[in-house]
Amino acid sequence: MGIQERKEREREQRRQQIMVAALRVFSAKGFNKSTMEDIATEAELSPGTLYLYFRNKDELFASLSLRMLQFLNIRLEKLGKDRNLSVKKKYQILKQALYDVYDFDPLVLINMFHLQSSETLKNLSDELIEEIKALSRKSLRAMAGIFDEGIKQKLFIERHPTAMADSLWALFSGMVLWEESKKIIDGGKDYLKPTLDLAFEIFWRGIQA
Amino acid sequence: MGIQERKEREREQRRQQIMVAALRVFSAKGFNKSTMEDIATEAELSPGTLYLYFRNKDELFASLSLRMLQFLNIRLEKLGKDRNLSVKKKYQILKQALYDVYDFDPLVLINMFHLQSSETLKNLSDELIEEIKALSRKSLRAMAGIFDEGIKQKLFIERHPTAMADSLWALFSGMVLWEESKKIIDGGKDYLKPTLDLAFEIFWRGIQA
Amino acid sequence: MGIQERKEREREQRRQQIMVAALRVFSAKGFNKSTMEDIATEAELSPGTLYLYFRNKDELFASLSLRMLQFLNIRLEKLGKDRNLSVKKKYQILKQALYDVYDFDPLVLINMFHLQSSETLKNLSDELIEEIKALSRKSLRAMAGIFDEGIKQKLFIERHPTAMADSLWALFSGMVLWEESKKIIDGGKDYLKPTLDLAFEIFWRGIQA
Amino acid sequence: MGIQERKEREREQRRQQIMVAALRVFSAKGFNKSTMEDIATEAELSPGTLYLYFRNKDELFASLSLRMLQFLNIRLEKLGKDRNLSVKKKYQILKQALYDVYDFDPLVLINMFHLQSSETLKNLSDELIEEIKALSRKSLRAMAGIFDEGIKQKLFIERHPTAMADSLWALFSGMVLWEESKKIIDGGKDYLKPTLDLAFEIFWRGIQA
DNA sequence: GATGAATGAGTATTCATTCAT
DNA sequence: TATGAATGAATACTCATTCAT
Repeated sequence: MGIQERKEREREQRRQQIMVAALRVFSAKGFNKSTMEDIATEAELSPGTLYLYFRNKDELFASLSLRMLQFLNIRLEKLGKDRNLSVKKKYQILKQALYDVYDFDPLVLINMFHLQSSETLKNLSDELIEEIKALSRKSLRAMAGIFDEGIKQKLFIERHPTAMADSLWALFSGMVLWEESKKIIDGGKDYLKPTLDLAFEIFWRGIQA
Repeated sequence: MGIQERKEREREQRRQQIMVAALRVFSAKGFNKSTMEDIATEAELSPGTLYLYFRNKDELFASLSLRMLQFLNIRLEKLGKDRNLSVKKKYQILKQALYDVYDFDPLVLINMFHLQSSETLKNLSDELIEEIKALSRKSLRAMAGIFDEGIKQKLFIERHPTAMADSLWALFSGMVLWEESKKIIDGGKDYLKPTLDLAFEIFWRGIQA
Repeated sequence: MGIQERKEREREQRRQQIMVAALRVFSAKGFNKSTMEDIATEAELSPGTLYLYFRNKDELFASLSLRMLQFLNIRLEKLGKDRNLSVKKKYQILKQALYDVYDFDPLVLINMFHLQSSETLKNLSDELIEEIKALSRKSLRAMAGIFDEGIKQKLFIERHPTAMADSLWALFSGMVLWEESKKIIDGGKDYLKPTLDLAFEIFWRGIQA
Repeated sequence: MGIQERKEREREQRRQQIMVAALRVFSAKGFNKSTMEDIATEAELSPGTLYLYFRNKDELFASLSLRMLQFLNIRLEKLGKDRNLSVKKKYQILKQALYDVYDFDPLVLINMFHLQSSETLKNLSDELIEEIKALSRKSLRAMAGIFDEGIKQKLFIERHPTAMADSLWALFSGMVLWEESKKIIDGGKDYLKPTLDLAFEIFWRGIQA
C-alpha cells in the first residue's frame, strides 16, 4: 500500500522533472527546433526514459498545456466558492491568478497552438485530449461565474458571461504572446506587466454597467 | 523596361501563388507537419521552384506574416491622413480593418509565433526581419495615432497610446487564436465575429474618459 | 510518350539496382542485422533514395520474393502452353526452372518467412500482397498442370495435383534452406546440387503409377 | 546434494517456462517483431529475469532450436537400437516422430533460419553452437540409419543414406514452412497433415528398390 | 525559369541489456 | 534470485534543400 503510493509519487515527480526540462528547452528553441535529446539532457535523463512517461513528443508538449491549466484551475477554484468576496475583489484575484500562470509558465500558451493542428491531435491519447478539454471548460466556467455574479448585481453590463470570459482570456493570452514576440523581434525589454495592467484596467472599465 | 516590369509582375504573382498555397496547407496541417512538398503540390509547382522565390521554409512562412502586415497597413494608412473623420468613426474603421485581416488570412497570426524562436530568426534574411519590424511598428503607430487623437480630444482616458494599441492588437490576435483553438478542440462552430464584437465594445467602453 | 516510357524504364532499373543490393546485403547479414544504410551503400545510393522506390524495409524485402516469383513464372509459363513435350520432358524443364531460381536468388526463399508474420504483413501495401498471392498461385497451378497431365495419361499415381505441386515446392525450398543452414553451421561446402538431384529423382520415382 | 539437485531442477523449469513463452510470442509476431519484453510479459516474469537464464535474445531463440532437436532425438533414439522392427515400421515411426516435432513446436523450424546469419552466430556461445551441431548430426545419422538398413536389405535404392535423410528432412521442414506461409498469406486453413501424408507416401514409393 | 530525383543530415523512437534495490 | 526502471546505442524514416537536365 505504502509502497504502491510511494512509487506513484515518484513517478509523478519524474513526470514533472521532464516537463520542467521540456518547458525550458522549448522556451529557448521553439517546439520544432527542440529535440527529445535536448530535453533528455536538460532533464539529466536518457532519451529512452522520456518515452516511459510520455508516448511521444507531441504528447509531452500537450502535457505542458494540461499542467498550466491545472495550475490555473487550482487558483480559480477558490473564487467560485467564496461568497464573502466582492466582485471587484474577485476580479483582482482573477487578475493575479493569470499573472501567476504567466510566472509559472510564460510560454506554455504557445504550446496550445500545437493543438490547433489536427495532425498533432492524432498523436495524442484520447484521455489527454479529454482532460485538456475538461479543464479548459472548467477554467472558463470559473471566470464566467464572476461575470455572471457582477451582472446579477447590476454592476456589469448585460452580456453573455461566457463571451466575457473568452474575451478576458483572449486579452491575456494575446498579450503574453504579443509581448513575447516583441521581446524577440525588437530585442526589447519586458513590458508585459504594465501593459497587462492597462489591459485589465480597460477591460474592467469596459464592463461596468 | 516594359519587359522588365512584366517579368517583375509575373515574379510577384508566382510569389503570391506560393504564399496562398502555403497558407492553405499550413491552415490544414499546422506549421510543423506541413512539408515543402505539400505546399509545392498545392501550388501545382515542383519543390525546387519554391526555392526560386523563397530562401527556405522559415522565410516562406515569415513572408506570410509580412503579407498580412502589408495588407493591414494599406487599410490603416488612410486613417492617419484623414482629418475629417471623428475618432469614433476611426475606431470603427480600425475594427473593420482587423476583421478584414482575419478574412484575408485567418491563421497567419499563428505564423507570427514562429518568429518567437531565435532559432527561426537565424534562418531569415536581415531585410525580411527589418521589413517585418518596420511594418509592425508602422501598424502599431497608426493604431496608436487614433488613441492619441482621442486622448487629446479628452474623449479617452489618459494612458500611453502605444500601450493601448498593444492591448487592442493583443485582444484581437488573442481572440482569433483562442477561437481557432476552441474550434479544433471542441469541434465547435465559429463564434468569432460576435465574441470579437463584444470584445471591441468592452474595449471601447473601457477607454472612454 | 517516349519520354514517359523512358522514365518508367529508368525507374524500373533503379528498383532492380536496389533489389540486387538488398539481396546481397541480406544474404550476408540476415534480415535483422541488415540496415537500410547498408543497402543504400551497397546500391551506391543514399538512404533517402531507397524510400522513393520502396515504402519501408519490409516492403523492400517482400519485393524480393515477388521478384523471385516473377522469375519463376516466366520459366514456367512456357510449360503449360507446350503441347508437344512429354510429361517427363516437362518435369525435367520444371526441375531446371527451380535450379535457375536458386541461381537467380539463392536466399530469397528465406525472405518468404517474413511474410509469415502478421506484423510484417501490416507494413505491406495491399497491392504487393495481392501480387505475391497471385503469382504464388499461378506458379503452383503451372506445376500442378504437369502433374495433372501425367495423371490423365495414367503415368502418375492418382493424387491431388495441387498437393503434389505443394510437395515438390516444399521439397525444393526445404532443401535450399537446409543446405544453406548446413553451410553456415557446419561451415561446410555446397552440396546442394547433388542432394537436390537425388530428391528430384526420389520424387519422380515416387509419383510413377 | 538434494538441495543442489532441486535447485537445478527449478532452474530448468524456469528455462522451459521462458522458452514456452518465447515460442508463443514468436509464433504470433515473428522473430523480428517480438521483443524481450513481450516474452517476459508472456512468461509472467520481468525482462531482467530472462537474462538470468539466457545470455541474449539470439541465444534464447537458438535454444528453441536446441529444444526441438532434443525432442526429436529422444523420439529417434529408440529407432536405431531396436533390431526387431521392420524397416517399414521404422519409417512409420520416423514419420510419426516428425509429426510429433511439429505438434511440439510448429514454428521453431523457422528459428533455425536465424542460424543462417553469421551475425547471429556471433552472439551465441560456442557450447550452444556445438550442442546444436551435435544434435543435428545425431538426428540425421539416426534417420540415415534407417535408410542404410533398407539399402542393405535391398529394399531401397542404392543412394547415399545421409543424402536421403537430408531429403526427407528438407521435405518435412519445407512442407511445414510452406503450409505456414500459405496459412498466413492465403488466410487459408491448415492442410498440413494430408499434404504431409502425401509427401511421405511419395518419398516412400520413391526410395523403393 | 522550372523540374523532380537525389541527397544526407537530422531525429523520433525502439528495444536489448544492465544494475541498484 | 527477481525486479523493472533506466539506459543509450542503433536505426528506420523524413524532409528541407540542391542541382543536373
